[in-house]
Amino acid sequence: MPKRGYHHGNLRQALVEAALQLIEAKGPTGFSLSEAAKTAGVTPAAVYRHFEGREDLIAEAARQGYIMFADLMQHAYDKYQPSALAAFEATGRAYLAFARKHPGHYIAMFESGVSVNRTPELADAAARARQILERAAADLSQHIPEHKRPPASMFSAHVLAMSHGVVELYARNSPGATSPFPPEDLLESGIGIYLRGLGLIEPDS
Amino acid sequence: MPKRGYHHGNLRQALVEAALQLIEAKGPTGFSLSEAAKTAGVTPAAVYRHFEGREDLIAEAARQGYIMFADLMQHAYDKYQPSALAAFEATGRAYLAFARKHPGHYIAMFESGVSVNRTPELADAAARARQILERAAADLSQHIPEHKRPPASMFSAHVLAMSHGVVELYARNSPGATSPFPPEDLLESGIGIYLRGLGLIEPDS
DNA sequence: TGTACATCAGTGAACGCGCGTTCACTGATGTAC
DNA sequence: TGTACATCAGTGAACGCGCGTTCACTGATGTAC
Repeated sequence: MPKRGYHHGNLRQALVEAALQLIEAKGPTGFSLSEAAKTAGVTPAAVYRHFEGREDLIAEAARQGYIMFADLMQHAYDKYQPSALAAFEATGRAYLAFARKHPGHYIAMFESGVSVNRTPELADAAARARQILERAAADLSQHIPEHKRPPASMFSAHVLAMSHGVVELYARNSPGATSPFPPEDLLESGIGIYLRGLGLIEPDS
Repeated sequence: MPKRGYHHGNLRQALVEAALQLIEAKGPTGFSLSEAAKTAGVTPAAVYRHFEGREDLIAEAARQGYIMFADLMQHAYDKYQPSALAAFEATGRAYLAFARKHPGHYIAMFESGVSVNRTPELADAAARARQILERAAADLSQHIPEHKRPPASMFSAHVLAMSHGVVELYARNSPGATSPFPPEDLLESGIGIYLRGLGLIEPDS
């Protein structure tokens, strides 16, 4: 497959990567279709051969992000089987790890303002990611003292919320808030305390 | 004080309110200085009599938001004294309540991309809000089984993170994620489980 | 009470800019014969 | 193997737009006398 010339060869993916790079460098607001085209070494008009427009390009970047994210969580989940607890904790940690490793994708997914329902492909990818976390939560649910266990989707949402909050407030410098603790420690301890509250960890100390 | 005429009378505040209204309606990206001026019934150039520019205007909106936010938390804190537990829970709930009641301010504060350190006044207002939550956490800290209590700033951060995460993922429709539960319930139960993990609530069931 | 004048909030025209998007085109690629 | 041709990815010029920002100005306000 030719790399360069009049025909680019793989422009679609090159545009996605240019977009990710720009989003990471300048925030979701700073990203423009024209600049992405320039970065990919191509005229702005060429973008329209591959995408419907600016939003569609961001949506594709987000979609690829969700796929990577889901893979990462799936991998973490598999790795720590058969311990439902360890697997659940690992999928939570994967959230922060993903935000750190792939900030461009993360921003496209969660901060760009593009709705997860913009395209069916994007919605599917996002749903798959969510399902993995929910499965881990369902596994764990079995181990909760029988009577009065909360629905699995509920504490999956709790952990997701805390993970997201830690990332937004302390791992990304967006609001300029100084982190009192390393985000990884903060999330680890927060989830630990939460799981203790569920009766899943012994009050060890 | 005259309301209308060649001289506006209270343009500065009118611009802040126009900005808030636009930010709420169109997102942080959709807001423009020119449109805020138009909304306030004034030429774009007039804005420069009162603000250094677009960012400065958003910063002032955010500052007013932090002041209201701090007042709201302070009020909640005072109301539930002397119960450290109730006061702490109330300040946490205040976060979600604020996001609901004042979405424009909330966006200016947390989603606009304006750094909290942009102006000293903004930094002060944000610091005051943070301190109130941290004081509530410190009060509560006294009640934690003596040996091995985590630092107060740590579980203040945990609660803040979960509150923020719930708001971002489930209370605002930004990512288009459908909420499995009413955000208020989700936050309430999440914080409840967390506090149980700290040994502050009896395993009642 | 009336007049002259300083202040300064808001005007309106103008600027250069990058944006997203369109269009008729061009020329590289790959296939049919 | 060589030639004709269809395909279609990318060009480049052009568009209208709203943006943030500047500038010399105008006219309402409020104060000094």
